[in-house]
Amino acid sequence: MSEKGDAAPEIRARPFGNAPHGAAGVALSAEQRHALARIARLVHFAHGQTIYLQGDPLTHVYTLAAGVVATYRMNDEGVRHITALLFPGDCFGVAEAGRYFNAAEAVTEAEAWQIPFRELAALLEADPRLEWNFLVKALDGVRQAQRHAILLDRHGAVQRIALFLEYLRREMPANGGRIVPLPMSRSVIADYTGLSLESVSRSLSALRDAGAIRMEGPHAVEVLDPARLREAAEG
Amino acid sequence: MSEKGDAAPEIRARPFGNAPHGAAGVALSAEQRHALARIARLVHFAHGQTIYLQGDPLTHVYTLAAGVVATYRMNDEGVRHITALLFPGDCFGVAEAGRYFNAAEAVTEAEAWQIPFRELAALLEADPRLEWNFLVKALDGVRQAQRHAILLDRHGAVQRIALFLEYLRREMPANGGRIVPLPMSRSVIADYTGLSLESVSRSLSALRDAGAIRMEGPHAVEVLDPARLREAAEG
DNA sequence: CGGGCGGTTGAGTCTCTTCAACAAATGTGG
DNA sequence: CCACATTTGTTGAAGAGACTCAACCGCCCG
Repeated sequence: MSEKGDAAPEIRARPFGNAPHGAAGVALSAEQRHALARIARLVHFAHGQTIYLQGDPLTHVYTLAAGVVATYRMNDEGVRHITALLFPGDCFGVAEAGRYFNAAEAVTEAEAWQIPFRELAALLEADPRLEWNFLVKALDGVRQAQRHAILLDRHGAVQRIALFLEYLRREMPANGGRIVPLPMSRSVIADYTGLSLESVSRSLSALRDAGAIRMEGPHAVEVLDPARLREAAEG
Repeated sequence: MSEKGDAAPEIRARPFGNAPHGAAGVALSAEQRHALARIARLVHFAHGQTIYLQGDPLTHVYTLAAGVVATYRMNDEGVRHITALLFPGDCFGVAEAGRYFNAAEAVTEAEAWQIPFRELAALLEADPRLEWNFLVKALDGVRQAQRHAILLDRHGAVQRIALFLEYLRREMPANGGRIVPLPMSRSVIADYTGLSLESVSRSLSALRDAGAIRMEGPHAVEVLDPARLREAAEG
């Protein structure tokens, strides 16, 4: 915890266009971060803590500073579907008609900038450049959700898990990408990949037995053979 | 074809907040539509025509005026995954780093407003209210993609198809919602729901045999028993 | 030290996919 | 206007894979 993101909110997103305003495209300027910091409050969440529930009235939008957060929806019969996993620099708090569209929960201990929605809307109306950055981030969320849907479309369990590991490797680079941390339970992986938690376990074992990865305890894997992992992800 | 959307582009989206600027939240103002019309061009696409391919350089963004468009990505081994079905009032042309993230294809004969991206970006920078509307629409796309992921998470084939029908009923209201048009081939439904096209056909037959729907030819269904359909969608 | 939680592994059932044949609809050329 | 070819949609039978139920193991915490 307590990384450099403490000073002011930061947003991280792949650019949409090549060089939209001639700017770098993604990160906020110092002034923008300062403007956000004036209306935002840094909030701490414990492991497993619920941040808001689906259907709650929209009050704040969040940008994650540290830790991992999951947003989820309940599958009319109590089955939890995780719609997104969020990492530092990501935003959450998507709403529809003034109510949160998902529930949000801290997967690990986490810190997030809590931004009052009304004040944010006013700020965006006054600063089109800042608003552009949020638009780019929203479109980043579209791509992310579509990638997730593609993962769910994979029929093989091993393919989904392999793809999930590659996804995590992009999002959480550690040790030059060889070590992939799994800072969540098997149940969370299951609810994100649409598999039963037994299938998650079996698929990880299968990738281990195939020599693609090595388990570094239950919450980290070392990628031994990236080519084989990619091959397993394709099918 | 040739509906009222001809005069100028229109955008349709559920609002994000309750009443963001005190405005209606979603539709464009007459001035905004006019401003867009000045830089946009209304383009016609034939049934099945490719609009752009995944990876093509980003040149235009589109808002659909009439017809149905699908965006899709190829599943490294030639398997097509449809990421979204688009209806009049929807936008497409999502890009990453200056290249289209999906391919786009006209599912039916279609008309779309073709907006040069650079000019749109300039316009948005000058008009924060318009930019807000695009932000709201982008967040609408996030929700839509998440709903799609939830559909793919349903394990039963019948559940997915029932949910797909309810989805179409919301998007394409016809005859007061009793008749649901299916203006696409079984193959498109299969690629959107992640099923084989045989399973699509079987699931529709199962819903028919269960008395939930009645087939009105291959490209329309009448919902006989909405409660039973919803029940089938849940499981 | 004991209990509970999270994770792994095993056996049987169910269902979706695949392969295949068939029927219906569409469109073309004579 | 009809015959035919091609595409699109439906239905059937067999196989593969994930889910469920269940037992077992390791670990953390009380």
